[in-house]
Amino acid sequence: MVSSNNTNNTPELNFMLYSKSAEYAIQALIYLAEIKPDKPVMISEIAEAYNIPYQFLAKIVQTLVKQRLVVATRGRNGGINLAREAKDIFINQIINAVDGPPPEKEQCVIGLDECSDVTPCPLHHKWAPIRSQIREMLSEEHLDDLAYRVIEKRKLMHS
Amino acid sequence: MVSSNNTNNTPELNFMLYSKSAEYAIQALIYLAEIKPDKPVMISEIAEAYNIPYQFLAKIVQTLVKQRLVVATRGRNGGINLAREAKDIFINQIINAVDGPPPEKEQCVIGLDECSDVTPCPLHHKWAPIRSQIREMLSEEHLDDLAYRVIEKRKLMHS
DNA sequence: TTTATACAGGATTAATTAGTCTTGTATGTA
DNA sequence: TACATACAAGACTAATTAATCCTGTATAAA
Repeated sequence: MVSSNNTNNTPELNFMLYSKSAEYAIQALIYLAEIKPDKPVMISEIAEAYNIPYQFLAKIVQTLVKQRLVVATRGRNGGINLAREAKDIFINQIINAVDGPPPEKEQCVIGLDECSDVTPCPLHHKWAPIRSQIREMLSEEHLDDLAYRVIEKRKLMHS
Repeated sequence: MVSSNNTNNTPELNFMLYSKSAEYAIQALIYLAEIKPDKPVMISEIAEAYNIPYQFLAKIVQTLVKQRLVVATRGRNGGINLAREAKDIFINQIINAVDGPPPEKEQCVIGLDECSDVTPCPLHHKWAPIRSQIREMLSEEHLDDLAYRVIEKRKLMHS
């Protein structure tokens, strides 16, 4: 999340590209891509590994199953797996699955109505290209890459 | 805000750089910069002009006064004015005033702990430069520029 | 076939953010 | 001085997002 009304104290601001739910979803799928399991992985294992509230993650996984990013196996020895190869799952697909698709018409940052290339909002010329970069980043990164880098990072941290 | 949990329906996702309160604050200050008033402008006038809930804006203005971006004049004929020249008020100052300052340590997009140039999160090399561009954009744009462009836009729309 | 296990899913609660209400206080003007 | 006006401020309500609870259903193994 970004922020808070903060009518006089001082929390913190950060840019938000997606919801907490989507963040958890991305983390969970990175975990799956990372360990390349040959059998289903329990949601509880993932939740523990990444410190995600178990029940909440279970809820999010239901969505991921419905959106066919994940397949679930029920019953004893059950768990979840990626529905397709890690290199074929991109971050924006995860985000869209959880948060819903991006808006039809791009929104103005300033919040003034009617913002387009023709009638731009006062920040349009600076914001539009940055927004494109973000969308590009999210649509180019796939789980295989991300998992690889997580593993690399671990090596760095433990050396 | 960005999104929603959306456990199966389909709202919309958008990148969030700051809270709704900060957005209203920016709009209100643009209004002041735009009309360059020689006397105080009533909060109700601004609220009406930009369709901001009056009471809510009044609350936000209190913060802006405390943070010395705005000076308020009470009583009859009262209202608010920019505390300094429009060219000396930058968007990030408004955002920081309302949402609080940015975090000491930049956060990882993915939400995995420990993210820096040395131990980067898997999206770090792509996200870090984009984030810099955003911070740069917000710290370079001042109210005078924005107000000018709003006026230009109006001309475009009514021609 | 019984049982333990693991996902499915609706209902509920908690936390945060957004917005409203009501009263107080300062101030210009009649 | 009286009064209307406009910001100040705290308490309260509403909406959204995050998280939890509890029961159901599928399934592998004893």
